[in-house]
Amino acid sequence: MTVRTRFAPSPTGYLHVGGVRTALFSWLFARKHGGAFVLRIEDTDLERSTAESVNAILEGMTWLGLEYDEGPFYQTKRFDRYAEVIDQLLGAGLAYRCDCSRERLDGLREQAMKDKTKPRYDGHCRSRNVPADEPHVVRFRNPEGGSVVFDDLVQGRIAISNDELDDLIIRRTDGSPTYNLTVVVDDLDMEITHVIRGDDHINNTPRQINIIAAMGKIPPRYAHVPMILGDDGARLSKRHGAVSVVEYREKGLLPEALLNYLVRLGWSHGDREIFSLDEMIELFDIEDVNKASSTFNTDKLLWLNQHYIKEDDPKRIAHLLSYLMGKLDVDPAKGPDLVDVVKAQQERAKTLVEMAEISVFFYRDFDEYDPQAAKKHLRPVALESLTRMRDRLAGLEPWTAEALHQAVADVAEELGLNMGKVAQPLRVAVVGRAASPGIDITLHLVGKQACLRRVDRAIDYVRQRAEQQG
RNA sequence: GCUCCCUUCGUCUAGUGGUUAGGACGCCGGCCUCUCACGUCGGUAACAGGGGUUCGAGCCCCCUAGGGAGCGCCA
Repeated sequence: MTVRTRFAPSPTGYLHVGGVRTALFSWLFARKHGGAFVLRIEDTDLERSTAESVNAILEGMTWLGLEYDEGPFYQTKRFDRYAEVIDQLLGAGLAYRCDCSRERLDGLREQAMKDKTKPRYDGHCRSRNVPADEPHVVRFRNPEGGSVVFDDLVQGRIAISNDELDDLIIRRTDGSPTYNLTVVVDDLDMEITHVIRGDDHINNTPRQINIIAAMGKIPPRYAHVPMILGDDGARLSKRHGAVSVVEYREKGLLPEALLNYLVRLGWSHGDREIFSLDEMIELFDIEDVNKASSTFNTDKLLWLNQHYIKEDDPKRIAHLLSYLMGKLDVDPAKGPDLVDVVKAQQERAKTLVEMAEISVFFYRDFDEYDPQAAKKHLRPVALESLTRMRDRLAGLEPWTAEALHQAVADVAEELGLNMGKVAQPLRVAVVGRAASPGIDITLHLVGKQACLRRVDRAIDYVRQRAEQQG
C-alpha cells in the first residue's frame, strides 16, 4: 500500500507556523515513503472561509516548497458526495433526523454543566422519526456501550468509551455537511493512509472512527502531533494570535530556515541541528515525534536563518535582497554589485531585512550619524587622521581593497596610531555608524567619489563640533 | 465541571534501570580583531512534587500539582 498523507487547512485565517509544521510532517512522511501528499481546503464554513485565506495558504506552501501531488481539493465542490453518504447513513438507520431547538440544546448543556457532567445530546430524536419535509438536522447514531480504541503513531494507544460520545450533527438545517462527516468521507475517498494533524483533533478521532465503521470502511492510521505554543506561552492556533508564514517571508526569513526550525520542534535526530530538506526526508519518522507541546523560540529561528544566509549562494541572496532594497528606495543597479555587497554582509545579518537595512549606505548617503558613533569617533582628535586619509584617498589609484587597506595602515603608522584609531573615525564618516564590513571592503564598495564626499562631510562635522566646544 | 493528552536547563531536545544527566539557542567570560559579525575556547543552567517497585530510578507503577485540548447546526 502506498502512503498517502494530506494537509487539510480551513481557509478562515492565514497559514500559521503550527499548520506549517503539520504540513511539513505530512509532506516529509509522504516523501520518505515515496507516497503522495494531498492538499485539501476545508472550506465548508461558508461564513468564515475567504478567498484571501486560500491564497495565503497556497502562497505559503509554494514559498516553503511543500509541493503537493494532488489538489488542492475544495470541500465546497464535493457537497453532492457528502449528501450521498449522509442519505445512505439515513437510509440504513445509522443516522436520524432531529428537530430539537437550539434553546432545548442550550438547556441541555447548561443542565449538564450544573450536574458536573460532560454536555451530551440526550438522543431525544433518536426514534422520533422527524419528517423530512420539516426543518431538521441529521445526527449520526453513535454506538452505545463499548469503546473506541486506536493506536496513534505519536500518542500511542488511546481508548475512549462510547458513553463519552453523543450523536453528533452531520448535516445542518441548511443542508450543509459538518466537519466530522466531510473529513471522514474525504480521507476515505482520497485514500489517505496516514492522517497527520494537530492533537486538538484527538477527541474527534473516536467519533470519526465510528462514522467510518458505520460506512463499513477501515480507518486510516492516525498521528496526532502536539501543538506549538507562542513565545509568550499562549498557544498558537487558528483561534488565537499566531504569526502568518507570509510575515516571516516579509521579515526576510529563508524558507529552509523556517522548515529546519519547525522540524526540530518536537522531533530530533541525536544532537543534530542542521537538516537539509533531503536529510529531513531521509531521517524523519513520524514515530519519533514527541508527545509534548513545544514553545516557539524566535531567537533560535533567527540563529538558523543567519546560518542559512551565511551558507547560501550569494547570488541567490542578492536576488532576494534586491526586492527588499527596492522597498527602502534603493536601486541596487546604481552602485556596487549587490552580490559583492552580500558577500561583505553575509555573516552580519540575521534576516534579509536586516541585511538590506545595513547595506543602504553602499548606495546612498546617510542622513545622520548614529549619535553614539559620532560622539565616540568623530572627535577633534580624529581630525588629523581624517584629513590625512582624505588626501590619501583622493590620490589613490587603483581603488582596490588591497590598496585601501594599505592606505589606512600607512596613515596609522605615520601617526603612530593603531589601525582602529584611524579606521573607526573613517568608518563612521563613510558608513554613518560604527559597524560595517572590513574598512577596506567597505571603502572599496562605497566607491571613491562617495568616500571623498562623506569624509569631507565628516571633517566639516568635526570642525563644527570643535568650534562649538570652544 | 466532565473526558482525553502532556511534564529533563529560560527555550528546543538527547536519554529507553547503573551517565560527572549530553547537545543546541540564549546569556556570561576568554581568544581572534580596524568596528560589527563570523569563528573558536570555556562557563551558567534541568529530571514538577510525593509515594512505591528494585541492589540501583530521569527512565517502570500510583497519587498530587501544573499545562494543553475537546465537550458547537467551527474546522
